[in-house]
Amino acid sequence: MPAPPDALAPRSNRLLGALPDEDWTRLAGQLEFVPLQLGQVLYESGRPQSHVYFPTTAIVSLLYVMEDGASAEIAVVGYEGVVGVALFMGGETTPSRAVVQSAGGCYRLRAAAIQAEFGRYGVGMHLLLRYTQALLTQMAQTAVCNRHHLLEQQLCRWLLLSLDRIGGDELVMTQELIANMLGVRREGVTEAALKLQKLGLIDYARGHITVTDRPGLEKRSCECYAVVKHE
Amino acid sequence: MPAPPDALAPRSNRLLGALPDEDWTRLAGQLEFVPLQLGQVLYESGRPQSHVYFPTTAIVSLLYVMEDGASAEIAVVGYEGVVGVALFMGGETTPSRAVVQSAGGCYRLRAAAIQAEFGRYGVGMHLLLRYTQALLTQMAQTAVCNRHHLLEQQLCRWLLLSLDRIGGDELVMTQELIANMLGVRREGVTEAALKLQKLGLIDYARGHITVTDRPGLEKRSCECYAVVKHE
DNA sequence: ACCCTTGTGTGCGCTACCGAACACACAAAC
DNA sequence: GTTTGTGTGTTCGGTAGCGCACACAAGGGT
Repeated sequence: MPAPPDALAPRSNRLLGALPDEDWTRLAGQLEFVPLQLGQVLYESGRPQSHVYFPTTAIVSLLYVMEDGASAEIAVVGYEGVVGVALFMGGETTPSRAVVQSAGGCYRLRAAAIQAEFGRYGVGMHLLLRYTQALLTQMAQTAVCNRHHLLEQQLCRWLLLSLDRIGGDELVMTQELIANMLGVRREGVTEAALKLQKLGLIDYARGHITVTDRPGLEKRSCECYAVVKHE
Repeated sequence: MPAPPDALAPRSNRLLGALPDEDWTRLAGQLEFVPLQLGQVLYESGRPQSHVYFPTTAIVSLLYVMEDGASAEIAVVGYEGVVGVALFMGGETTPSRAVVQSAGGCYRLRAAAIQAEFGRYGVGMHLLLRYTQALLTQMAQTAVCNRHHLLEQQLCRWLLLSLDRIGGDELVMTQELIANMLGVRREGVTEAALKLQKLGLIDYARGHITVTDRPGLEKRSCECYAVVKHE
């Protein structure tokens, strides 16, 4: 296990951290620290994107929002990745909205800068591409999980994914928000959370969820979590 | 609208077709024509991939298969794209299986060849990246569609997506197979198909589906189709 | 002509989830 | 202390889709 992320250390982000010193020094000066707040929207769907974001302690959800307002999370990005792959992949826009799911630190880079770095065709580019591939995998997993798994299992998976991207075992997150992410009713989340609490796996109160039995949670989760974690 | 695809013309594939002559002549000799048959598996999930495939008249489904055998389609690739993006994105494997959904022509390229082309950092690379971005969008759409839309709407969308990749209005496809792709029960497809037939939108018999009212089908489909088509 | 496989229609009970409405409890604000 | 909002628990009817079982019909092969 690598060191836990530190909000202010840009290289806590795994992608930035994996850069060779040479590339890193070139980029370091252009990075801008931005503290992200819960609920903040980094990108609106269909709008041009001005920066890419490298989270350190923050967690960002990629939500797909439909015309009628219904939404679903298609991927989660934490310190292991970057938000805004479309910028270097060549698309002008993405159809998804990027929302901060957990407040924390983050470094951003202007579109021109990331494109320049990408255009060097060096280690940075390959890191970004590999991450994009991982993102593809995560999205595939999400799609199939939406289709086949029970709400309770998805909740387990979601909690675990969030936990992995935080140092600690407490999430600041209401059931309402979770429901939004998962694309289900809030009542459904309440029901599932109650069950998990009765089983002694989690503990929560008014927007604070504490995981008390991580292995137990992993057991109740669907296979999706194990697969994503492996990667 | 561009010319309809021709099985034996490699440049019927939009990606190959968009290459500048210079790049094209370099690749042309390395392309190998392979006729694809219904149900043929190009990649098994988790296995190393030896080629990338550029369909001309064939259609390939990317299926995610779970441990218990349940599956769901996460994307469809026809003459507009390429199967096997992981090869140049830097992943060794994909967690999905690639299955031929509609028999037809296809050109393939060895892993080393596509990687070499990609490594030239030229137009070819950028085309592949842009396509990968489009694939991301398609997968996001699929995920959210799985979550929120009715089986009937998904069936409409699926038929339309398939139709777009074929010249003509008839699909050779059993309800059983469709159910597999959509990750639902066969009976559910039967029910939805019956309804569409009663509405006079489609006509089918033993593995042959004919779309008789395309605009009507588009109307009954979910917004997902319109979005993907736009791209 | 015959099987026999393959594709399609149908019925039935069941479960997960939805939609909506409402009760309650805790916390911060007045 | 009271108010107001926000987060959570509960109920109830409705429905989409599941799992299973079976009936039926259209070919294809021998």
